[in-house]
Amino acid sequence: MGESMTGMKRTHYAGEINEKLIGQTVTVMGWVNKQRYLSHLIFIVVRDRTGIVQVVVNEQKNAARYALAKSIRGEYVVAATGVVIARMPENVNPNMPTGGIEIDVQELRVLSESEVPPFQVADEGVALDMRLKYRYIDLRRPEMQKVFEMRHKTAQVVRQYLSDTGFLELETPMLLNSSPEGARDYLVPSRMHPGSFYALPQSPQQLKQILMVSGFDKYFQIARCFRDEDLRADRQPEFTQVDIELSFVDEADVMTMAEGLMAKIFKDILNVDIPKTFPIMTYHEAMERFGSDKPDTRFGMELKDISDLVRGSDFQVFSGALDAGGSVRGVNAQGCATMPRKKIDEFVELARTHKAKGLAWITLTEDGSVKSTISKFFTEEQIAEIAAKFDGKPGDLIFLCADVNAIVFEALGAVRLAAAKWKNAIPEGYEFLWVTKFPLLEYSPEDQRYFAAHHPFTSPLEEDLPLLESKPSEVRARAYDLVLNGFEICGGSIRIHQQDVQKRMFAALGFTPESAEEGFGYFLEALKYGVPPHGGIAMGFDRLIMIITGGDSLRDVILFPKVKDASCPMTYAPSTVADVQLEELGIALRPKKDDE
RNA sequence: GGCCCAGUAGCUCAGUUGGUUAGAGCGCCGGCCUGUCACGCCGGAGGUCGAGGGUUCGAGUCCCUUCUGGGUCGCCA
Repeated sequence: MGESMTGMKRTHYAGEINEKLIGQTVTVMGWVNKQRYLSHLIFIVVRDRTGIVQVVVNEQKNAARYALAKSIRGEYVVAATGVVIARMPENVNPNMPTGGIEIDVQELRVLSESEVPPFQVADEGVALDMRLKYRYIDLRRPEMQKVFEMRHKTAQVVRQYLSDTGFLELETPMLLNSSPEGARDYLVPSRMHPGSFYALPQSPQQLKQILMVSGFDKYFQIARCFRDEDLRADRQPEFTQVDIELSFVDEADVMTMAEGLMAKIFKDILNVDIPKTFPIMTYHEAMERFGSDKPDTRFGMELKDISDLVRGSDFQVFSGALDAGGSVRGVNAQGCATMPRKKIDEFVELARTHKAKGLAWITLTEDGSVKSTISKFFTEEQIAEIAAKFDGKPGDLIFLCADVNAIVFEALGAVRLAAAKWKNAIPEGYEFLWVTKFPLLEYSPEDQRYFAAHHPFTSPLEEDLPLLESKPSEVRARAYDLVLNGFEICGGSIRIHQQDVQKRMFAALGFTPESAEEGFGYFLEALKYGVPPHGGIAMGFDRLIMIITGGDSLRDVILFPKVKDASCPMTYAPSTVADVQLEELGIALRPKKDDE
C-alpha cells in the first residue's frame, strides 16, 4: 500500500530545513524515524540521507490528516508539505541540528508502508549477521550513510588528483584468462567455447603493463578485483583497488606520486596534514625491528636480538635454536608487568599460532623484584643484563622467543602488537611508512620451487641480478609497500622491461620457455615490441576508507559484503543454476560423494 | 582444512551449584495525555533457550554431534 506522489515535489532534504526557511512552504520526503503521540498532537520525525526534521500534525486543524498520521509507523515512507515554523524557545531541541524549527503540516501522504523492521535504525550494537541480511535497513543508519559518502568523496579526490597530474582513467576487461601463479581465480564459463573459462581479474596487472607498452604512459583505474581465497576481517573476495602505472619512472617517482595522492586525500577528506614525504625502511629492517613487513610505527616496543647474551646457556630451547642457525629475540611490553597470568598464557598461545614453540618472559615488577620463566637457567646478573638490553624498567614485561628467524619475527611481531593493544599504548594519528627491497622470491618446500613474492614481473634490484641463478632467495625486489598504521594500503614495484631479465625470472620460477609461453603467452609477446621502463602501485581502496572512517572491518566500508564462507547474507549468492544453463555451457556437475 | 569464541523474545542481553510457571531494556499492539523529542503513564502480546541426541528423578545450565555467525592459522603472485 502507498499513495502516489503525483502533485507533490520534494523541495528540500530534511537536513536542509533551517531557520532561514521560516515562513516558507516546503516539502520533504523520507522515512519515519520516530513518531510521538501526545493526545491531539502527533510528531513525526522524517529522515533522509541528510538528516532528520520534525513534522507536527494537529488534530484540531484537520481530523482526517490526524487519523492518517496516527496510522503511520516506523520506516513508512512519507511526504509532508507544510510551513517551516520556529519552535517556542522552551521547545527547542538543542541535540538536533534542525531542533530550532519544525514543519507545520498541510499535506501528508504515506508513499509506502513498512512492516516492523527486524531491528531499529537507531539501534547500536546490532549483530553483524542481522545487519548484513537486512543491509538495506542497516545502510539507513546515519553512520553508514556517512561512510559511503566519504567513500564517494575519496574516489572523487583520487580521480581529480590523478587527472590533474596527467593520468588517464582507462578501463580494462573483467573477462580475462586464468593465469598460473597467484591466488585462486573466480572462473566464468564460456558459452561460445564449452570447456573454456574466463577468469575475473585478481588485479589488472598484466593489462596495465600492456597499456604502458601501448604508450599511455600514465594510467589509473578504480578497479574491482577478485580473489577466491578465504576471508578475513581485512580481506574480501571482491575488493577495490586504485590501480596506477607509469612509464619512464623509478621507485622514487612512483613513491613521490603516491605521497602526493595521500596528502591530497587526507587533506581534502579529513583536513589532516600529513608529512610531504614518508620514511623509508627496508624489509630487512622492518622485520628486525618490528617483526613485521607492515609495522605499526605509532609505538615503539621494538624487537631486540639477545642471541649473544644467551649463547652457550644450559637452556636447551635457546641453545637449540641458536645451534640450528636461528636467534633469540624479544620484545619489551612496556608497562605490562601487571598482566595477569591468564593473559600471559594467551600471549604464549598467540605465539604458538604463529608457529613458535613457546614464549619465555621476564616480569620486572614495580617493587624491583624480577620473576622469570628462565630464572632456573640464568643468574640474576644475566637476567639483569638481558633486561638492560631491552631498556627494561620496573613495570615492564619482556617476552622472549627462540627459533629460526622467520618464526621469531612473526611470533614477536604478533606479540608486540597484541601487547600494545592490551596496554592501550597505540596513540591516535596516522603514521605512514614505505617498506622497500622485499625478497623477490620465496621458496616453497612443498612445491620444491621458488615463487614470486609479489608477481613474476617484478624487477630485481640491479645489484642483486647476478644472484638470480646462484642465490635466488637473496635477490631483493624493486618493490615497495606503503604501510599506514600497520595496514598495507599500497603495494607496487618497478617492473621488468627487458626480455632477457624476464626470461631469467621465469627460469628461476621453474618455468620452461614453453610453460612460460603457455601461461603468459600474450603478455610475453607484447614485451617483444618496445617496452618502456615502467612501474606502478595499487592502493587498497577499501582498506584506506576503513582507516579514514575509523572502522575495523572491511565490511564496514563495503555496501554488500560477503561473510566468512564467501556468501552474501542478503542475496544468498552464490546459488545453484538451472540444468539448462549448465547444458548450454557444456558443464556437468560431479555427483556429490556420500561424505560431502 | 585446523584452532578459539558466541548462539536465550523482533533487537540487545541477564539467567546463581542442574531444581517451581525462563526475566530485563528497547521494539511491537491497545488505551490515556495539547509541546513531545531516549516523552511519560496504564495494560497486553510475544520463547522449540540454534538443531539433534545423550546423562539425570529433573537440563537454558553437563556431555556428544551438527548448523549458523565471528576471529585466527593455513591460504591470500
